[in-house]
Amino acid sequence: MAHEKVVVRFPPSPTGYLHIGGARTALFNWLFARQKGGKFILRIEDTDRQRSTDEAAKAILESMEWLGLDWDEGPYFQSRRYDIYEDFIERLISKGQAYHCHCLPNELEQKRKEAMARGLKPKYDGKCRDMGLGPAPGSVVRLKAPLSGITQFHDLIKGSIRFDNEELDDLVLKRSDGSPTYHLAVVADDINLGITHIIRGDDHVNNTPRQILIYKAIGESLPQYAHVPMILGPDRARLSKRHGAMSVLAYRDMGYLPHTLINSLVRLGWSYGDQEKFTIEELINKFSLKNVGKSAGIFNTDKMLDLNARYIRETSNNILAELLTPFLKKSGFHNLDREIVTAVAGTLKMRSKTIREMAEGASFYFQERITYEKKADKKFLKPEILPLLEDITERLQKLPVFTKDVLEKTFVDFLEKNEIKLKKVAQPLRVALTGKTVSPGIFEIMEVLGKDKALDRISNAVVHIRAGK
RNA sequence: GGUCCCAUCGUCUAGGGGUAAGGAUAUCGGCCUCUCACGCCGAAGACACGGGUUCAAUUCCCGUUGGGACUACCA
Repeated sequence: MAHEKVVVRFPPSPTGYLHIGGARTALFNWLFARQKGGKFILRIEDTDRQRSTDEAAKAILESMEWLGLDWDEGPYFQSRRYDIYEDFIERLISKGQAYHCHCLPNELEQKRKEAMARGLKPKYDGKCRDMGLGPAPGSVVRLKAPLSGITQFHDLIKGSIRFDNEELDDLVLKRSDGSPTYHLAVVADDINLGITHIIRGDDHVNNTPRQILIYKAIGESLPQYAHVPMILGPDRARLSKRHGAMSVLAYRDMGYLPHTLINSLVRLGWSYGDQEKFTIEELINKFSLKNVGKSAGIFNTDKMLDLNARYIRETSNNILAELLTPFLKKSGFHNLDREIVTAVAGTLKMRSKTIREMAEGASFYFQERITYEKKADKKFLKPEILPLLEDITERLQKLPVFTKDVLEKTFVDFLEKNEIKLKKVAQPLRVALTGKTVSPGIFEIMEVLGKDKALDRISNAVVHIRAGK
């Protein structure tokens, strides 16, 4: 007992993509398991055959993999474990803890409405509870729940929580089509898989006493519960599609690093003093349920953007090139030279908050023919800088090597001779080279572009200016 | 409606009977500068309200308000 091995699980239902709330729950479970040297099990809860899809299941696995949350067992699919539930239900029935119920859905719906109308609790009235009925077409199996008393448990995050059993009713365990309901399947599986700790969203707090009742009915000891506060949208409402991108994969596609998402998610609800950035190793060491807060939080990407920018800056150019390549391809740039992409990433990493942004900022490097932004053209490509452009062109042409340092020296001479500041030519040159007013430093750009391309672009600008636009 | 949970800057949070209530991000101002960023400096910004308990409450207790969740043959 004292040295019981920790076994936790993450049980998404494949009715949609993995959203950030689910991802955080998975992360907390994963961290807990890794820290305790325990087991992390992935279980797909697909007992709702109508709403579950294979694509969703695949997207969830892909999300988990992208985040680096590897599981030790599974994925188990509940739809393939019906014999376990069947057996479980039979045991409950034979123990007299569950019974067949012949009430019709519409009849129950009717009763519920009436009860609501009279201001009563809309719970099952227990009509079939003591009738000793057998199975029949269209019948269900219900738990014979206690009519009085209290059910309480100690939540690792929220402390002691108690419920009056009168609030609960005889919940359905087996549907009329023979499939298990959520509560039954969860408990049967958690027992079957030896789950010791259930870390889940606090939207399940109210489900907990129902599930505890099933544990008690079957005579099994309870796991430990830890209910993590929910993540809400900016309007403080439960997360949903209308809050925009909530899917883990969407963040990948927006150019976030998986580590950024992990770090942001863990800090939403959990804290470790004033520390904001954590490596995975640190998280595994430092995570604790004790430091998980009790109140719901709003998912705000401002802070995550900043974190992403920091992580990008810390990532090697090589890895950035690897991450950047798919985004460049999506922009239509193919036959990319790895060395160039690496250099490009190096010039952009200080000013990119996402990899997507980096790709956008990189496009001028790869375009055959750049186009000038209208305002940039008008403001900087003016006839009066023609002499300067011609002068610098001549100097650049003579250079045997085209590196940042050499370029810088060349410009120092050029500026001195002309008695001007870099400021005067930097912007026109930037526009000539990139078409834009915002870019990495002009020397780095020229080095990456190479002598031919750089000179080519400058001479194009000269022609463009002469043509009077 | 009933039940359960929650409440510190806009947001994420630290803290905790006596604090200048700390950090991060976002915002604004300044410096740096070839643009944009980065970096640095600075500003503004919070204990929901009302009662207790106490020499002293933002902190403990109760209530109010507000928010969230659950209340299915969904998970």
